[in-house]
Amino acid sequence: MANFELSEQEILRREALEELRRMGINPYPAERFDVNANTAQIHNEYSAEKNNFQEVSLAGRLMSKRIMGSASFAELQDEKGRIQLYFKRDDFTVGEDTSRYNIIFKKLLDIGDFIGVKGFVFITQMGETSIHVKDFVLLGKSVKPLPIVKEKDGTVYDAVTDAEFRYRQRYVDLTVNPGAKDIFIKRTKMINSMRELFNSKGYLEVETPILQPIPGGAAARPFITHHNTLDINLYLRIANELYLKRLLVGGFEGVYEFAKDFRNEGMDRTHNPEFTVMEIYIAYKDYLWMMDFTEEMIEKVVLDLHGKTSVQFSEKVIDFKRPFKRMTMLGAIKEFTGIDISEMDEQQLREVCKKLTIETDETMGKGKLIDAIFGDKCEPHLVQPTFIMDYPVEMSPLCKKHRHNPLLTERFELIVNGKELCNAYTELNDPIDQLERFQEQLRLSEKGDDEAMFIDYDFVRALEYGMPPASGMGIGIDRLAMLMTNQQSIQDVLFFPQMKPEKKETADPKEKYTEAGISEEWIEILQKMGYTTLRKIKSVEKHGKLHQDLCGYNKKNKLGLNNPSVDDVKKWIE
RNA sequence: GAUCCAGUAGCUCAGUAGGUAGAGCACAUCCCUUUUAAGGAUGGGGUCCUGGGUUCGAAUCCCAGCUGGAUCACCA
Repeated sequence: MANFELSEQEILRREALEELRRMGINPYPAERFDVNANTAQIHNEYSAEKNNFQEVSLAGRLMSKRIMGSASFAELQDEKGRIQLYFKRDDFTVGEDTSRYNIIFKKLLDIGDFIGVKGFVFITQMGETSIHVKDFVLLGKSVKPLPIVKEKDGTVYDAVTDAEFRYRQRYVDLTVNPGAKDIFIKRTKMINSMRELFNSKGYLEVETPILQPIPGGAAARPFITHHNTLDINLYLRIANELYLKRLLVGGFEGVYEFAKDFRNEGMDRTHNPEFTVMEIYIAYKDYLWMMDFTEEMIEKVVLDLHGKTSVQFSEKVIDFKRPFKRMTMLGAIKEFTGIDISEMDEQQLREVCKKLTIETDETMGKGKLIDAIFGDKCEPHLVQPTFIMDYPVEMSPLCKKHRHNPLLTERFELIVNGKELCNAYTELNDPIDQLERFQEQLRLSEKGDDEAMFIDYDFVRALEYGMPPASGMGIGIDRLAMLMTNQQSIQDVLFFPQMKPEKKETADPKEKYTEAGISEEWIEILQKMGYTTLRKIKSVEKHGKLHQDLCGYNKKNKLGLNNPSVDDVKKWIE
């Protein structure tokens, strides 16, 4: 047993586990446990007059235990909440045998254990709706103590606040922190709300490849993986746009997908390497129609979640009431910088950037320069939902040229709180134009732009067969979830955000120590001193110091062992 | 990638011009017939993130590193 690395409480729980087994109780039974109520139902629907819930059966985690002699109170937590349990010794006494209460309940059940209880609902003298437990069964033993978080009148005490703890061990966060589940429940409601709208219009939810031979549909660095049988590299998708448009070619007139995308880029408060995007493509529509539809969708989501159009985000209130403000990109730049860039070439744009102290580099083409100006000088000011329309053609290789101005595209983004939330086009369906745009991307790529798009010849071939005119829109689900749940960090709306791997050092088994000539009695001591692996011992530079430390430990803890000789210790290290 | 902040008991956190490491909850033992973030008493529990350095002495000061957070940069 590697007990030296377990805490006292963990050891005690393992002992309780063994004791239960000795008493013939399986701490991990296989049989189902039927439930006929949950905590929320009881709190909402029980009344003493009705005398309902007199034969309830429910299950959950034991979250507190207060023992008062022959009676005890405890709390049971299920998915919906918590309820107080009342246990009385006499209810569990058979003849003279009080062990069910005194041993099993009082000593061997711990906070965190899953139990099932049967009994009747009543209200205590203190006015607390409770279950008088007549029967209980252990459903799953917990051998690792949960942090104790308490709550009184909405004030939470000792919540687990350490971000690393919460993200790495989300299961603990969800278990102990009140309200931790709410964010994720809202996230799912939000997705359901969107899905409802799309389905009500007859659009088809589809699935397209995540492993793609050519990562298309966006400008981003992909993750690369390898398929052994085909012996080719594949990319994790950065977008699903090109596949959904292929489906329009194939005759579907409205398709959408909630898609996990992957981008091999930096991580911060608003970026996780994998994230969720909803993309939708509707035939015979244009971006003006899509703007209205986007408004409808977002307003519906906000209403479904909050019952009103405005939401609190940090210290701001954001109102999603239709219609949203609309500006063209060049108009926005003119408004926020006073500069009209509509007629400018690359060189002039570079000078504007210089004047506005915006960093540029040689690889940036016209599109990226304009985007830099917009991102730096306009985006941060756009807190309330604002559509930015008509992007320069250079930065939108999959988007149809503007019906009145060939230098622009029929594209809009929805900016909320200074961040892009949606991106939509009147889709480019001219195969000749599309190929030229891809070739322009190739030139950018050769110039050093590592995010320029690859040429997808199959996609061009699909367009050659003919694609109906269409409009498409993508929306960042994580960012929308952040807005809808008032979270400042993407990690708080993802169950399991990406983290650096946890370094887990496992101790070497005793045999490895004995093989190195270390005598039994010193192994545990070495491990307690932190030398949990042989490699650590071998890496000691001064064997004399280790020898002294060992002797010191022996003396300090009054172990009375015969100290090893300096030479012995030297041999361990060699 | 840069800068700043943090890392002390299972959890939340104190702490000291460098001199034996603290509280609450949790845990253990005992007492207690219904308590309400918690009934009472007693007690156990710590490589003070890691490794170096300064020092008679480092959890505390210095340097380096690890992990996390924040800000910025990068980023449709």
